Amino acid sequence: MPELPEVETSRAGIAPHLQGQSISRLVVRRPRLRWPIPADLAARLEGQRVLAVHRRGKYLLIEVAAGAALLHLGMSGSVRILPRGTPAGKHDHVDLELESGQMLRLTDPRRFGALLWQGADEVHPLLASLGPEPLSEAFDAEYLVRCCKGRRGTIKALIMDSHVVVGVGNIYANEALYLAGIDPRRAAGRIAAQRLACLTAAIKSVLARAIEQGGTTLRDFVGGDGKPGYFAQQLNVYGRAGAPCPGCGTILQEVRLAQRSTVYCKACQK
DNA sequence: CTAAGGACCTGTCGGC
DNA sequence: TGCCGACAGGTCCTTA
Repeated sequence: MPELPEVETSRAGIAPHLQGQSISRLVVRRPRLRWPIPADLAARLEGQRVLAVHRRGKYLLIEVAAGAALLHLGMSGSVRILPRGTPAGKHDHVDLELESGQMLRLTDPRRFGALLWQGADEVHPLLASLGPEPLSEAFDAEYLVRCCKGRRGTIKALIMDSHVVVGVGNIYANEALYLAGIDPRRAAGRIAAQRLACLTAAIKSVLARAIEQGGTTLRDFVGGDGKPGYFAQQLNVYGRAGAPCPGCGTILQEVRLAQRSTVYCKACQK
């Protein structure tokens, strides 16, 4: 479910409910996610006050004085604020209970998500090698050009690589390449710098707009406050194979790149 | 080092 | 109606 806009929407939804609250209890119902939830996580969090809820890439960081709980939503994860004591369903893994009487509940049917611990003076290995935030100044045309230099793999795979830039998943990679007029199958190292500058701008613009709209509603996605996102209405290519290109009317093509569904307009994207 | 493919899970949908 | 395979928002790890 979640790409960067969905994770940011979740962060904004849950942060006001968590910030400043003391954690009264961590209930781990099903510890098996992508990696097991650390057995000592409850002891680290209970009694601590939440200082802030930050986001790095697609990770949420629930920060307390001693460190942070790292939360990744994987493909199917979601978080919700609920009254404490709400009956748990089959895929509800964890409840973070707060003194307010509310709790943060993590649900993740496919279990590709993760809940880990990072001490205050360390950077978790999973975060250590991440690329820049796409909406930051560090991610600019010059940087992307440098990343593409000599790369023979496809441009789509490159922008989806979290070591290059974080937060660009399959939906927004398709959309950004459409906006920039670049064929997703092109070798990254064979695209002119000026066109990569367009792509940089397209990535920023599509992500920023999606965040404004509260993310993209796909199947069961809801943000932290339970409101669905509205970006789906603005998708140009993702999920539209066989339909006409919004720009020129040519039928949109679908191919598989790196095992991911890839939709593009053969007339508009070169 | 790069690039490609498999792996991890469950739910849903379309086709027969 | 029922079963079976294909596919889904991610990304780490292994292999070549």
